[in-house]
Amino acid sequence: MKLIEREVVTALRRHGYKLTPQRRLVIQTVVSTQNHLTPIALYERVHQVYPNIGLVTIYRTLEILAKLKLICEVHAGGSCGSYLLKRPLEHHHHLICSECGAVVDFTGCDLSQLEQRLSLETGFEINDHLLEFIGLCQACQKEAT
Amino acid sequence: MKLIEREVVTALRRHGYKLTPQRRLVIQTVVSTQNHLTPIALYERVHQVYPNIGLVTIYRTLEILAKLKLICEVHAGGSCGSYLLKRPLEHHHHLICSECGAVVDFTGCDLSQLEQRLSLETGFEINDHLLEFIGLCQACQKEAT
DNA sequence: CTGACTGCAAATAGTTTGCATGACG
DNA sequence: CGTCATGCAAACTATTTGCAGTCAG
Repeated sequence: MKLIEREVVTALRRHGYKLTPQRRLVIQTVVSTQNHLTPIALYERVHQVYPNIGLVTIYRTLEILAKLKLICEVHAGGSCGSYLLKRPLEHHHHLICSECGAVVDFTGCDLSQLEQRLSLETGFEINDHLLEFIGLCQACQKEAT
Repeated sequence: MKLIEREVVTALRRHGYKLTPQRRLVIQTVVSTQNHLTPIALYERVHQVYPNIGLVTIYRTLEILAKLKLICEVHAGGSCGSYLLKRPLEHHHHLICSECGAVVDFTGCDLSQLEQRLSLETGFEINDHLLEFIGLCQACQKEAT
């Protein structure tokens, strides 16, 4: 079992959620996927391994994982809606390939200066932000030629 | 008629779209609203003035305005989906109040350095980005006390 | 054992499409 | 006047809810 998978499982247990085969499978799939998934896409994948699973269970599992901040949403590049993604547990942002949907996480952006300027200018008390870059990954650049 | 409204109307005509009373009303409403609106919320407002209008017309008008880049989407703070907003025509970003939905546009963020770093590190060809801040506006801060 | 979880079915919400009528330019 | 736009109804898609049976702890 991957390290991240174990972390997720532990977090679930710690919060008193039961670890069912269905949840285990959803977690495995999310953890082992590089790009973001819609609930439906996730359902289709899991369904191949465990045909009995209901789409509802996917939604409910995602809801829990989101509440525990173990996954996060993707918005940019038209992929809005409820696309989801595993997460390296610190605060981070996404770089998304508009062609294949691959997602690269990055940290180390420093928005605090901008945040402070905006705060001063507008009087807002800023709590959070959303930053995503959209482009073409190396593989898709090559294919485009 | 507001300056922005005139600009929008002109852009519509320039692209060969007809200016119907319904479209005029949608535009007026979008232009005169400070915060972002769902298609449904927009429908309800317009409907009060012009009860005959169909929700479909709202969707189709928004589609056109979006294609002409006269409006843009809001994502952050759970307001995702298709919330929309008038736009000061240059490239800009949003600062959104999570309480009342007010939106402040800002420009002058410089992400090019970060963009370049990411480009080098990942090999991505970066085309666009999405940046939004979420917080409390001054009015809502006072109310919270 | 027992409360939480699942899966089905049905309800709800949001958005899109087809088509006859009507109106802008 | 012709063509594009409107509005209704219906089709679709995405998501949520209610409920009885089942299972992890």
